[in-house]
Amino acid sequence: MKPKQSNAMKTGASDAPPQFVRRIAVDHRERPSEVPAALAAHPDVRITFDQLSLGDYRIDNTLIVERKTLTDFAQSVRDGRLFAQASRLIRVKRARPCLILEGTRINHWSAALPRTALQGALITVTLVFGLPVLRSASPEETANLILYAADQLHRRATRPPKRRGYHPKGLNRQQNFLLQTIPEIGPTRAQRLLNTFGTPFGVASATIDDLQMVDGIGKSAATKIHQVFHGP
Amino acid sequence: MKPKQSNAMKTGASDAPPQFVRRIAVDHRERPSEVPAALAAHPDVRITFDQLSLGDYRIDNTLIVERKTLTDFAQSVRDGRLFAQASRLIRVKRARPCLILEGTRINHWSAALPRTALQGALITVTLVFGLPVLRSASPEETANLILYAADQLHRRATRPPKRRGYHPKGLNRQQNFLLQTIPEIGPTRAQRLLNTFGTPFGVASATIDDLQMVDGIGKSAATKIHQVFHGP
DNA sequence: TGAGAGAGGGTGTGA
DNA sequence: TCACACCCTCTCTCA
Ligand SMILES: [Mg+2]
Ligand SMILES: [Mg+2]
Repeated sequence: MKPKQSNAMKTGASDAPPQFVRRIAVDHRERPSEVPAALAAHPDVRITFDQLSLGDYRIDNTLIVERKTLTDFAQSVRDGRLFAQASRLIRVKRARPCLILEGTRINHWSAALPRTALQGALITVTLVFGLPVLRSASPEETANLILYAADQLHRRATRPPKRRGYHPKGLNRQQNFLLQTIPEIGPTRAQRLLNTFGTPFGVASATIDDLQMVDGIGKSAATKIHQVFHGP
Repeated sequence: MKPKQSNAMKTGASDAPPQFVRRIAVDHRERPSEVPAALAAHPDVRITFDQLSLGDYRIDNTLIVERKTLTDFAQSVRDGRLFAQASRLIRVKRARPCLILEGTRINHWSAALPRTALQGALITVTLVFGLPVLRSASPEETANLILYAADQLHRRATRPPKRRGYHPKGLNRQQNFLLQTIPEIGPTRAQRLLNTFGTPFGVASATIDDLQMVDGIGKSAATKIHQVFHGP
């Protein structure tokens, strides 16, 4: 919209002055959108148009962004293109893929899916495919997101060595955690088991009947415990 | 609880009749929220309040949900709790972790961060930490998201892409995770231990010398293992 | 035969 | 999820 003062943009991307020029390859199909202009309005950003085989924006092998307006998104859900694309994106090595969903239901009302369909698709993409999804309200915000994300990821790569903390967890806590990996066993039941049988070995040695004598452990949990320790 | 909503059936979660009862463990700190009631309003859903060591909603080996209202989220960004929590969530092995951000700026105006700060935090959480984030407009929608997500994940044999190490399935997987809670034991050594001793009980019964015969297990690891199972 | 050093691998941490 | 520092383990060498 207003590609002038860089300082006017309040995004962290420009707040923290970028150390060096960020080169962004933009798919030529994105040319008609307002995002490239918004990107170029930032200082230290150089964009080049290119034909990208995957994604719409690429920043030096750290970030690949697929941008979709709500309308695009709805369309790609309907024709099933979305999931194919998502699965190609997550397969990319060496770079973090990411989907930016641009727009609100207000300005994309015509193409909007029912909200539940939208959410359903988002769940599949995010949770099942594991593809990170960000939402943006406008092309300008999309540009800011891209830059901020690129900076974050880049910072990770160029980071001074850091101190490693070590955490000597107490033994009891350790044992408690071990038992908690058993389904239906949380901190409370884990502790009760330890109180009753003394150690994880004690728990492991108990019979299903023994186990059921513990307060809060029923047949189901007792069976599970025994099964995890001894197999079916 | 107030299971009066019958109109709550608008989600895909209930559109496709669930195959079996979904048991959801809810952290007791979520009791005051409206989400549990919204969950319970669904057919075939049984919720139990429990103390969860991590996350707010847990559907057995499938999904762990951390729910945050916008207000919570803003707070946790400010005090830095967010990233610590995210990194704990991302390391959960038993199930797929996920953050649901509930609310809009409209009804959480008071606590809202500047939009850029919100986006910045979301970028870090999603892109850098790789934690899936979903957004919800209301407690009811949160409930729908949880159920739909659980169904999706359960349905898909497709496990989300590889984590480091071996990826066994079923019971063996649980046994593997159990052993991984021991210091110095990761996926690789856990699997070797299981291959050698058959079950966690077998491992627990082994002497320190027995343990050291496993490839990759030395004196230090053997001692730790024995100690966790038997105490000092 | 035992000690010690060095390499490689695995784990755990931070982001 | 990814990258990598650290430390355990194993092997090889030399006494
Ligand atoms: Mg596109
Ligand atoms: Mg919470």
